[in-house]
Amino acid sequence: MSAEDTRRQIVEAADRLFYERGFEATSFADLAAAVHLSRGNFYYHFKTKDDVLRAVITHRMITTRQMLDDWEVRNSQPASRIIAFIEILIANQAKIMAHGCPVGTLCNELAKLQHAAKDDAAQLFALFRDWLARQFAALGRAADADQLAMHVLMRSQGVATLATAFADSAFIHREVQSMRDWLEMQCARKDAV
Amino acid sequence: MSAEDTRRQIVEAADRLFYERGFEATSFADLAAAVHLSRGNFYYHFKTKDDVLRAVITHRMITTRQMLDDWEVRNSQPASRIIAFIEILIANQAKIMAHGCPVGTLCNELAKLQHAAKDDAAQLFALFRDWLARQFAALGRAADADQLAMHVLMRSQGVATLATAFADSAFIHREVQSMRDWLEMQCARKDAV
DNA sequence: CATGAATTAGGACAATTGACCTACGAGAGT
DNA sequence: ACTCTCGTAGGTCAATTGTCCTAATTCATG
Repeated sequence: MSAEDTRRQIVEAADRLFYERGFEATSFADLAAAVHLSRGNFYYHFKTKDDVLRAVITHRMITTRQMLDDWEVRNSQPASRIIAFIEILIANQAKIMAHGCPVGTLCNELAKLQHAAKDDAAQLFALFRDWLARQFAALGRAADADQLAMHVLMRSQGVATLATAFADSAFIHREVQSMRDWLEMQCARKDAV
Repeated sequence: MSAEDTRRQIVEAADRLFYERGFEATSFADLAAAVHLSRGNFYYHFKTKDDVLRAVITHRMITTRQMLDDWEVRNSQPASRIIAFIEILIANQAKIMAHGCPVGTLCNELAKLQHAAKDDAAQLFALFRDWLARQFAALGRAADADQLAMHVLMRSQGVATLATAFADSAFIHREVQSMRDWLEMQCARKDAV
């Protein structure tokens, strides 16, 4: 197997483990075991744990961009695209109830650790923020597009956090419906602003 | 100094450190140093780190109850009480931007660690949830009081998470105002439901 | 087959972790 | 003055951490 393949496998395993257990709680040994490598061999591919973290964040940036592009291709209407974003709360509800939002929990952890990569992690949020803002602008709400984007992002984060604490599927569905209703109201106001 | 005083000092220091750095990232040595005790002496007061965590959660339950009681005494109107809750986002904005919500981030961390105390931490959320629900019931919304309470809790959590990621004070103020507007709308609907 | 670069394995390293033990000292009550 | 309890200090313990090194193995190419 090429070093590039191994490296990608490591990043994907680290991505999953950092999400499920957290960055700090995942050890070098955990990562090596997850891809069936000796610790020594692991070191050949990544010198430090922070290197792995940086690679994971970069990897998430790429896959997130792909996901956003995909939503844009699959939905011609901006409103439908925003709904696609909202509905990941339902599609990923099992994982969210177990481990929270991958982006939100990583940002929180790195903020507490005052880790150098915390701003890089926040860029993952910025990706969603800018994408959502573009959709709201396309809806004719260019003036407050960023504020609307932050509002949607805020609600999805709040739902994720409470879903983790209470493991309540009905709550998720209710709040997702509430976000759909809110979005419809914003669409109706598109010319009024 | 009595053992009880020392114990209380430990719990208060642990409360602060668990919030600022996270539970796992705070070591026995950190805790002992924070209250100027040797590690051996620290062991006299708390046998395990989990014991400290349980004491911190219990301590937070007590102080949270006191805070909620205080809001109830200081505000005769249920709506004013809910606003008092909402406005902790502004009062504590500096800490929230640095370390997030104390309850939300602790629940997230313990969920990832699959820690035995994760349900105890969620009880802190339940405290706010039930208190908010009582206020909404007093507003004449007994039928959906719990759902409204969860909605308010959800929004405050979302604001806290994004505030940590983006360190944006204007965003906090904007969303707090939006919550005040939402609350006023709910109050107007008190008889219509 | 031979060479050499790429990849792997298996440790070693100091530092830190949570946990535990024993000995010392201060001070109240007799 | 004596004891006895409470609180403290310092050190030990195995286990684990992130990091690093070196020797072996693979494998394509000459």
